[in-house]
Amino acid sequence: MAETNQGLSIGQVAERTGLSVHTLRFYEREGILAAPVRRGPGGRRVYSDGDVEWLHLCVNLRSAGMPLPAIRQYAELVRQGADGEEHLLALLRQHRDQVTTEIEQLTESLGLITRKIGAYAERLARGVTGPVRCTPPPTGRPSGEEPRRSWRAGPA
Amino acid sequence: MAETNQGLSIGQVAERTGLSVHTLRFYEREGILAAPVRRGPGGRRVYSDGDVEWLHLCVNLRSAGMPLPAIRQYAELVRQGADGEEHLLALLRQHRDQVTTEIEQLTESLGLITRKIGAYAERLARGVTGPVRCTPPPTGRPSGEEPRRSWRAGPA
DNA sequence: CTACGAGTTGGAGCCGACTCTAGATCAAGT
DNA sequence: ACTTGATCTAGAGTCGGCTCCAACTCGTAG
Repeated sequence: MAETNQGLSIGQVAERTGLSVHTLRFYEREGILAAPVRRGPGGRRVYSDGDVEWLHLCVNLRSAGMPLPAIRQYAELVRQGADGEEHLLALLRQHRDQVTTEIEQLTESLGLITRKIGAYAERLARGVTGPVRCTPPPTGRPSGEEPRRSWRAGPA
Repeated sequence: MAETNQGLSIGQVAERTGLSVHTLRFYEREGILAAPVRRGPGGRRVYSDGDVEWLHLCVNLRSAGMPLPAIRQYAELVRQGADGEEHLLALLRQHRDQVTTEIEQLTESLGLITRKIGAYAERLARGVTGPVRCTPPPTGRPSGEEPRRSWRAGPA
């Protein structure tokens, strides 16, 4: 396990990050990587452990719904080193809040669907038929509410 | 409050669902609506309260990450009435599970990012500089883990 | 030397979910 | 009658995030 191998091929990295080789190249083109990937003889990408770690983080951020532009921004800040650290911290905090509200949203959704399941299951059990009155007590949002434009991160 | 108005225009529905008129027409074309929308003189759409309720549900499902094909399927089952109820219930349960694991995922992500924030904040506080060792104790996922292919619902 | 498999590049294509355009029609107000 | 503004239809365009292709280069094994 102490095998801190110095240099992985794109295929190997694909394996251990769960991303496809296509996606890895794509991310690189998109400036998602914190540092430019080293190239071995023949121009082949040689990924360091740091790269892989970074990619794991990216996968995490992605699966938390962070769009590529935001990740790129993050990467840029990391590249800048100390200069961007404040900003970087702010970005992370924003992301955290984003995820938090996302979780709240989903939890709410979960409640709704669970109620619906309950209603349907009961109806089925007693053989009743007809449409189910589904929405819970009116949430009191008459209008003027935006449909939740996820994220937002300045253009590259 | 007792104003159970019989028939809303597309614009009014857009207002109270948060969807754009474009999207409303789009959804209709896509077979997302449980019942065909009535048309008034001049061929204009006249939405019933039931339609609006249904749309609210759709908005909810969407924001919980359910893709349109799955919602269409749902709508089809509702159209079939009693015949599809078992299936419908199954679909809802699947969705619930989906959302549940999604929440788990996000919660995990949240933990990671929170740890990172802690690390960065501390470093900044004490003026240290340099890259942060970010991944938490190796999660023990050496490879062979799919990158989480969300949903899946049969083709239209 | 040759063949093969894994890499490389740039660019095209695809999918989901909207989003917008154009041109016609309609309903109401002045 | 005319204008304004909401709707209508059909279809094209956009955007994010991949996904795949063609054509070429390596390194190694036979």
